[in-house]
Amino acid sequence: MSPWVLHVDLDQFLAAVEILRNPELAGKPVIVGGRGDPNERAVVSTASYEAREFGVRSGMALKIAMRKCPGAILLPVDRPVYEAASAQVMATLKAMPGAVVEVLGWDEAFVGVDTDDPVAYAHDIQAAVLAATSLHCSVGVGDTLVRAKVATDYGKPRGVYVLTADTWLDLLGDLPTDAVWGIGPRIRDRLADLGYATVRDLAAADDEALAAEFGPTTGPHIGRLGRGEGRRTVDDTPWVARAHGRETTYQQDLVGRDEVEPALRELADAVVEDLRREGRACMRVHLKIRFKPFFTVNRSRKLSEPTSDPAVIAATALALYDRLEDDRPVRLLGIRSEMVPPEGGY
DNA sequence: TCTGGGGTCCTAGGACCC
DNA sequence: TCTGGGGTCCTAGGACCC
Repeated sequence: MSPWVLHVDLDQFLAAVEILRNPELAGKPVIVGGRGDPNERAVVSTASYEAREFGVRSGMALKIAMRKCPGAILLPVDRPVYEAASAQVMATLKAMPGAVVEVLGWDEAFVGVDTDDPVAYAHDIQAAVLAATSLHCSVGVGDTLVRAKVATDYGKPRGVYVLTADTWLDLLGDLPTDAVWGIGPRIRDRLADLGYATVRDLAAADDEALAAEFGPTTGPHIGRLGRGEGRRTVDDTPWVARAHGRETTYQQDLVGRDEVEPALRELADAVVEDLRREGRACMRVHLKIRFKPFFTVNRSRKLSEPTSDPAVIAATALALYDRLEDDRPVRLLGIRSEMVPPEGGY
């Protein structure tokens, strides 16, 4: 028996759930995003495999997606339904013998297990999830969390893929560094400037050079990612949120303080709903603004004392806006409230 | 051409204190 | 007159993820 990490990822999750409640959608190009209005400022949350064949990807603007795939069926995001399906999937994983489950999002989780045959266990997971929910998933098997996570993509759809220290560089060595989970386009470009273009280059990089560029913690961390190293143990400690936020993209840009102020009040009210539900107070307010020429600003302020009063949160956000002294049209506003940590910390 | 909404974590640098 | 080194707290902002 040895310890393994499995990464379970539902296939085309939102689209699959929509197909379950409307079987006529099966085999058709389905796009889930926004409020289901193709003319709205919104993005694709999930596209079915049929829609992906037209080049539709999650994160893509709906307008562009519908242009690429004019015949697609566009559906609004229906959170409660996906949350319920997700809960069923996670409960199924937690019921697997010997499983330690770390939930990553609606549609994915790490499963830690001691076994001689992780591939058979992965197939057992797929069968159990299918039986309980009629949903298909892919499973990555690895000796670290990073390797399991990266493996899943190679198992999609409905497959199982094993990736360990022995096969890491064979599979990824020649790829650009952002093929690794945790390395995005910015880090990839900075690494390339340093002479580390591929995962193989990064795997051989020395910590000192990486620390000099990215800092003493992040530098060596990036090096470990390049080697597929890092955490090996799945942690099922229940999640405690650090913050809650609400943001809105306005279909028509807000112009001037007079339009910004009521919008901030609405966001503050919504944020406070989350605080009340958890019974925790806000200790720091973050304001996020996206201006019309596409760029984003974040500002934050610590409160003199914790509060759950929406008026205080709105006023703090407005003060942060005023301090910007920038009256360009606003297309997105967000307020995030950092909460007082629970007794004993996180 | 068009780019959501929900999060987490890390770092740089200034203010302030001893 | 010149001016150390360490520490903490705070804000701004970068980067990543689903």
